[in-house]
Amino acid sequence: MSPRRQDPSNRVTLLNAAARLIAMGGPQSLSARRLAAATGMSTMAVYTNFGSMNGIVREIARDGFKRLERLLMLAEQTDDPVADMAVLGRIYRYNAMTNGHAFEVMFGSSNLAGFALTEEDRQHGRYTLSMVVECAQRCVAASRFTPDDPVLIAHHMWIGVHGTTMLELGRYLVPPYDGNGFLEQQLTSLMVGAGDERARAQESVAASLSRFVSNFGPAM
Amino acid sequence: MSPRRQDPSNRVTLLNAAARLIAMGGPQSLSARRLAAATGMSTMAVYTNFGSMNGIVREIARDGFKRLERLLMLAEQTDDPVADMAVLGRIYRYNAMTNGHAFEVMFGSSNLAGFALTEEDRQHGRYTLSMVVECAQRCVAASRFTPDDPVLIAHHMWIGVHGTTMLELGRYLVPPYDGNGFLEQQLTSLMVGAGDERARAQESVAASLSRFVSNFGPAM
DNA sequence: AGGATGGCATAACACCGTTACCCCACGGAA
DNA sequence: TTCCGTGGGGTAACGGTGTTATGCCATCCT
Repeated sequence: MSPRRQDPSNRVTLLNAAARLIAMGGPQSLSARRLAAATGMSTMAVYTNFGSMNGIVREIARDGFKRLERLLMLAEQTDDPVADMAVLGRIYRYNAMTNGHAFEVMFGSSNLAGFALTEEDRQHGRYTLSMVVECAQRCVAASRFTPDDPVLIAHHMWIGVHGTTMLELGRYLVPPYDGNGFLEQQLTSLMVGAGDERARAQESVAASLSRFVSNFGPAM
Repeated sequence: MSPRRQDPSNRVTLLNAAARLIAMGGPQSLSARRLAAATGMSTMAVYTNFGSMNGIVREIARDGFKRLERLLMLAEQTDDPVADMAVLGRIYRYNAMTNGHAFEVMFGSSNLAGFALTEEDRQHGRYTLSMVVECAQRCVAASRFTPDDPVLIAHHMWIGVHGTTMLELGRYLVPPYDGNGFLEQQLTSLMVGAGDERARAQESVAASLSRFVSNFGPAM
């Protein structure tokens, strides 16, 4: 069944096809012509719906941020804010692993070749961080973290977890190191670096693992 | 003066032109034809000298790693290994800022569009980390860091500094946050996260700043 | 029922990386 | 000194890319 002309669902069809192409062969394999071939439309459909190839890529990135936000919102707020923070970190990695194609577009592309994010996209990325900021605030309020700008703390948390994730995705972690074990160490280091006592940090990180597993299933 | 045929310096000429192109308009603007136009040669020169466009890009990445290694080796080993570690972090960022084009090629491209690093290149990146591993070892030996696998500690350090640098390079740090201030906080957090006492960490990080400035001039 | 709108197909343009082919500037042999 | 073989690099083409001017026609409104 060939797509009908002037069908508003063409937009969704293109987006799905783009996601599938990226998932199959990496961002490299996303092209206007392949998109056209996969959907039975012409390359023009991309331009009327998204303005440019960059446009459809940015749309995928936006969807990726939305999905991440939705997942982060599933984290409950308990009376152990440090464990809450650790859960946020685990969700971040979970999203990257199960949504790899969007993740590559969101962060693999910022500077380089072809796809460029606008300042607005970057703002959106920062906005997603607000949940982490709020959690950092609670960690400080509970006297677990050293009093400091919550935004700054959130950035440190994000860098640590994002870096770990990118290292794993980029296959820089070779045996005997693996993403799972590395994340545990990283989370503890981050909490201690932010001011938590090491023993309590380890306890909270461990608690966050069982909380995460019960909500998202066993780790990857 | 047009380049002579069969001149071994053509290789260097191409490398320089490539670096200039990337520095001017980003990795995006590096193309075989522009390279040919800039050097007065034809696109074939790229293929006889480097095999492919990927080849010349990997050469630039290799040079980048070499340069980083050379800079890291300038860091002295004192009886304050934590300060030594902080100096390594500062040098890492210094290299990224003053050698941006190579840095983008080294890390901005791993997954995406066009330029791909081989497993060998990644190994080279890991090798560069050996200096950090050695320093981590000394930090543990001096009882400043919690006893742990030095390679693991080094990865944590690298992630923290690299993440900070990428955040800055990607213009994710908007006022009132800036790369300079952020790095100070990050370095302290990293040392504390690795096991150092906060007061001593702050002292060492502060000491590392003056050491760095006296060797590399005032910060950027 | 007829006219205006605008989404999409067609086909072209300029660019990209890559390669088959060929020339000819060079180094070594006679 | 002359000749030859080698191979680096120029020419031009191939198949790909993003993008766009043009025009058709399905849809919606009057």
